Amino acid sequence: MTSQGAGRDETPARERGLHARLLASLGPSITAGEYPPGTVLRTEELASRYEVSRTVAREAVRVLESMHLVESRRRVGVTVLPPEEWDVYDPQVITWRLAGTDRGRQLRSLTVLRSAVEPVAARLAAELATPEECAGLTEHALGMVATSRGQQLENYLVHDIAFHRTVLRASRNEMFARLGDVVAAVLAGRTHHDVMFTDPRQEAVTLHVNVAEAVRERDGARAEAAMRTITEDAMAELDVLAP
Amino acid sequence: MTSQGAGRDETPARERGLHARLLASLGPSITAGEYPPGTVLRTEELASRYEVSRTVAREAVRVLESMHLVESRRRVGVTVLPPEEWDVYDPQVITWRLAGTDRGRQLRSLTVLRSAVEPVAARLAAELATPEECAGLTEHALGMVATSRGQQLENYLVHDIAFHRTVLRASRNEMFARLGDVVAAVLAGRTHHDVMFTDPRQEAVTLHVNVAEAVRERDGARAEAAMRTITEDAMAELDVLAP
DNA sequence: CCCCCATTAAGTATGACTAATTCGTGTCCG
DNA sequence: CGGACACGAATTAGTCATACTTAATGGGGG
Repeated sequence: MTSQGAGRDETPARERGLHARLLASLGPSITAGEYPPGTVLRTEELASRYEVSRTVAREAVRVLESMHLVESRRRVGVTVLPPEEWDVYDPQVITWRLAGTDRGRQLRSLTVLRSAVEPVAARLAAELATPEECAGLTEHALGMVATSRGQQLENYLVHDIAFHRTVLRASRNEMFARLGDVVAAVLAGRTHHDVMFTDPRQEAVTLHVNVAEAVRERDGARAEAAMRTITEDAMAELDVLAP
Repeated sequence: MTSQGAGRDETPARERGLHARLLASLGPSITAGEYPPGTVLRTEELASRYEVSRTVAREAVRVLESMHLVESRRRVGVTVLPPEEWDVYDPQVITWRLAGTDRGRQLRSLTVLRSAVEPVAARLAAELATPEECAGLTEHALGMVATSRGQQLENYLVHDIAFHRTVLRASRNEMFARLGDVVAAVLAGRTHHDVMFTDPRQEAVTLHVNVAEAVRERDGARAEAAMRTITEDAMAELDVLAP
């Protein structure tokens, strides 16, 4: 009795739920361009290929369709859509693209988005931040200072992420706040994936301190300017690493 | 007899596909706060209430779950999540919220987002726009001038939307480009829903012409400044209409 | 050249079964 | 006597197989 395949898993990440596993396999494949736009998949084929029921395959396709990664039409099948159609703000799609071959382009898009959003968020934060948020900002800025030397990149990253998240949340704009996860992913990617063996630049650290100060002093213009420099540095850094 | 129910209709839009109809009913209900966070739905109950099979109900729930509007857990049911969890960038969610009771807040969030993104997009467009896009920009700006007097609001709107869409596309940033639909929805909402019986302000029209000129002359700073004034005007207008 | 019909794949429905999680109950130990 | 832990029953989502319906598409016949 060779009960084969009972535990052989094709997909590296084992999400819970069969449909989630299928999604975690199909989504990255599509965003990576493994199935070029126009490629037609059939749910029945997917079901047999992944050894799941048609029900499960259909549910995964439904989710992909809601992300505009595919389009399902009768008598035709499930057609892969071109990247222009994709919901590029969907956190799931962003994650998939950051993990795949599209990583560079995705990182560039997100960094430009940051350069637009974060300065404005900083200005709003200066107007609207609660005392607790001001304190948090200062705390994390000082944390960045403390961990900016001596190869403490992981600890530095924690403060960096928390700092930007607090600014975005303090802007009191739900759409800005939602970008916290995205910024976290970008910052984490820079530390973990890209070349960043050296300590952070002291200028960057100082700028974060400046933002915290400006917010505390309700100086919107200064907070915006400092944050703008931070995001411009991030873009410049990206151009140096991958021109 | 135009018996137009203001909220009595269970399935306002006849989407094709049962699951789409269920989604079109559940989604707006949730985003409108009709089911407060923590409310527990059961797929079986949904199936019987909407007279569809569990298969259909499950697919709709899957999509809602992918938007983080609900969370599905065994032995518990389908729990409605708080607004902070929602994928507020999902075009579907945006549409639902703009159509429901959350309209004001949603419009405000989106206008702030515009004020961050569009100026930066205008600067990038000045650097990267193709000759065709420059021509399109000029054409639509002139179209706005031509339709800015004499109660031609609908025609004006068409040019306004096309103008902003072109700027966002010309920025060569996929995430900016994706906001074209959102901006279109905001502009259309301003014309159709809000009080806007009077002709557009001539200053606004001139500013659009300025942006087009600046982009054509590759003057990023001027394009950004003009667009920033446009979006600031939009925010001011919102404050006047709904303080 | 157009219309009709056969084909195909998605969409829907149903029933049976699995699995995970919660909650209540009962027992054992302190 | 009381609390903590463990076990089991109940509940609900998850999975599967199958049969049937619907709508496009493409080809064949008039």
